[in-house]
Amino acid sequence: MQNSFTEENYLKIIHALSGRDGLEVSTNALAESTSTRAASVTDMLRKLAEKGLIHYKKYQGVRLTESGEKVAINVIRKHRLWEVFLVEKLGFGWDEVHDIAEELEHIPSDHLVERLDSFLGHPRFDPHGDPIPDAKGNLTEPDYLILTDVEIGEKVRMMGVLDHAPSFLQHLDRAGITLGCILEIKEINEYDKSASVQIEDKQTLFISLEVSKNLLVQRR
Amino acid sequence: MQNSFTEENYLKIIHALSGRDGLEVSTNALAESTSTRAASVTDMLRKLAEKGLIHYKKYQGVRLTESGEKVAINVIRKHRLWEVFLVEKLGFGWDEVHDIAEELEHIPSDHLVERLDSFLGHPRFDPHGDPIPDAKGNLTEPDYLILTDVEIGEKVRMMGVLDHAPSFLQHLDRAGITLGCILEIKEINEYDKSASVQIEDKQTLFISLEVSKNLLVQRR
DNA sequence: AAAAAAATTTAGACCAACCTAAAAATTGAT
DNA sequence: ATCAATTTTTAGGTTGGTCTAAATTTTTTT
Ligand SMILES: [Mn+2]
Ligand SMILES: [Mn+2]
Ligand SMILES: [Mn+2]
Ligand SMILES: [Mn+2]
Repeated sequence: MQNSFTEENYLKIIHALSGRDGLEVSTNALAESTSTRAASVTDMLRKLAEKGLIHYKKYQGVRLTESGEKVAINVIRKHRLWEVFLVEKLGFGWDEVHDIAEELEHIPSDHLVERLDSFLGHPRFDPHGDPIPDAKGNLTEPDYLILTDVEIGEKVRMMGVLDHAPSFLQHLDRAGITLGCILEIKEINEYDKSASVQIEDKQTLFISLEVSKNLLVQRR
Repeated sequence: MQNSFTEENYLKIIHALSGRDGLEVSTNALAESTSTRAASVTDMLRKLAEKGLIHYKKYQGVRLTESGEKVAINVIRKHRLWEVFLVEKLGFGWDEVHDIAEELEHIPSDHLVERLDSFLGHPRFDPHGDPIPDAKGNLTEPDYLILTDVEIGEKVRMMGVLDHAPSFLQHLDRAGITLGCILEIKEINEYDKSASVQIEDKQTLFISLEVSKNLLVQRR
């Protein structure tokens, strides 16, 4: 029995919401993320439980089973590989690829995914810095810092984003903040908690707290 | 209002069945091609007519409108471009790509198609020799001959296939008949109407009538 | 021109994925 | 511990795309 487009999306979202410790996900949270109503989510949860893809007890929230986890991670693998393709091969900006990948991730051919992966040179990360699961379904989240946790004077490398919204990514483009670039925190401005950040040893600019909260970085 | 996956498939199939002169297509023919029942086809035709995509009068068969033709040709463009991608970039065989392209053809981004087209170098033909419509929707079917219409002694170039079934394409692979290769009809065998054909000035082999009927070629 | 055969449409139903409104269970506050 | 607020589920309905069976129209044969 094949999983539908919609089922795959639910599984992917349950995976995202349950975080790295596989916490229980609530019906309302799913309704929010899927842009549907709680009643519709309940219907779908019954079906996914029926198929053995989630652990579900009424009123108790939901977790992925082994097999649900496998499906979810495979969808994530496809999503991120296609994003790499769109950026690296077709020249899209990192702010343009999410919605297209949201469709491509449901194309159902293992053969296709493996060939795409090798065509792309087995990339480890997608254009937003998110790790790409391997063919066996291993997904290791690197533990990056959030820019707000970095001390004044430290130099860090920009490794990823928490917010994937086009408007956020475009804002980073305008600021010259790209994946891999070096950032140095010069000071934290008392007034609005913004950070003065020097980018690639060149210009220094104000980064709002809102932005800092969404930047993943690594000490070096 | 967007067209669904299913609607696009109907339009594409109506296009294919109505041929180059835009003949009327019957309900039963569509049921056959869509692997559904005539009753289901009738339902869908009412909907497509509602949306202005087809000309449909009860019991009278169906033709595409201008706007239906545009949609159909765009789906065909996407199908064939993705097939080129799968063969040229991912290394699939020409016998493996149809089903995957059948899914990819419904990914709805004009931006994506145009970038894919230029990534592929604006190919004119797909891996089966079928012409790829341009971005404006112009589709010109080259007028090839069928191998059965070629006289003994003539040399022709192999330009395409009528049957796209994997088993047929694999049979051609085993025979060494590839797109662009030169074929010379040595004789027609009385017994089974098979043709003795010399391939690329090398080995000569028997080509059954069944196969000959499905090979498109060009005089040279 | 009638009857028979074939093609097509209508009627009535099903399933997936959604909805609203109402009922039930859980959580949290006093 | 009770009551109120919140969350979740159930009940009943809609839409898209499909089905079977029956009715209707068209085509073919006699
Ligand atoms: Mn994405
Ligand atoms: Mn991404
Ligand atoms: Mn298709
Ligand atoms: Mn093709």
